[in-house]
Amino acid sequence: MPELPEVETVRRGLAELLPGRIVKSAQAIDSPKSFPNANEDVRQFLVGAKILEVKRRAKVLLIELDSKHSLVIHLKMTGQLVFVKEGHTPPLGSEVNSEPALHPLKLAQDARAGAQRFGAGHPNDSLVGELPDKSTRVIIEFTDGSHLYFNDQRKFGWVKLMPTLEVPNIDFMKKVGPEPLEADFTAEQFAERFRRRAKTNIKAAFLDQTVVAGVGNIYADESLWGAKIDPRRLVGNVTEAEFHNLYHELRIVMNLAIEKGGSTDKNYVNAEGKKGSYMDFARVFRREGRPCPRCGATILKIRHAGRGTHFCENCQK
DNA sequence: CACTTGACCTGTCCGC
DNA sequence: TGCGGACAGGTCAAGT
Repeated sequence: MPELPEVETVRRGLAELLPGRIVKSAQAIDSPKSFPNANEDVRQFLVGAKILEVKRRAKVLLIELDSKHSLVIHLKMTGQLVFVKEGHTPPLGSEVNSEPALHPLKLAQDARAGAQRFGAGHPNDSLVGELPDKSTRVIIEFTDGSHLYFNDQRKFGWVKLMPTLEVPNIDFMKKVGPEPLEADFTAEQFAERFRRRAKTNIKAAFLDQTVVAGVGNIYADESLWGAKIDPRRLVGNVTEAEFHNLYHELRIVMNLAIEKGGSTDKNYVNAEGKKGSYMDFARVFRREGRPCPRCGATILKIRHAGRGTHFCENCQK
């Protein structure tokens, strides 16, 4: 998925676009798993509710509503949240406006009739065509005619509506580790949290969300390269000084990625449907066969901890 | 409890 | 050009 920097990029985009908008309708398309409680709760607590705030915890997005409920969203591997602002607002009370206007085909017609993607830039910046498309799982329509689309090719991601007060009680929220970019999160705490995973390798522990929140395959490989640590090392053999290096590299890499709008391989886009550019700056991820930018040795890709793992065997010890 | 593996899905790419 | 298998940025539920 989108890892922490990608989810944070989406959050920042949505935080500029959503607060104050009022939900007119919400629809799950052909995939109950993507929006499991799209039922009575939606009519009661989503339709008519105003968006207050867009937050993030780990890789989870939280859209708070004034109905004491929140939309909790996980993009997993291929999820996208794309906001589309209509080019026009239909007159209130008109026959067209009183239609449910929920059918995907109807929305596609509306789009062709004059809707305009908000903030669309150069065509190459966009991975998303006209919406909805075949990967669209949820459509939220606002009273001003704008739409929020949840697209997810692989259907691993989800949107859940729940009382805001219950969000911290989700199992994931109770178990997930600290935010690595928080100012009060120290290198000492970072090292300490790894210690209980002493018998596994550092890459697997790094990907464990209960150790530190938000690290995924890209930024694990990138920061292990930065800290010159071989991803196959056992946690128990990693020194305190090496953990401190890894802590700093993780924060540098994630801050750079946020600045660049995240990494786009195939599916990830920001709230306006545009790609991120961190992959242009990647040192090892998806760069197997090319020279290590530090020592010139060939970057390897192996299967490790169940994931594709990229590293330089020469300078990561 | 700590650790590993497979499952969840669809799409794409690569070798035969 | 077709077909099978591996693989894709993330988590869970099982298994040992």
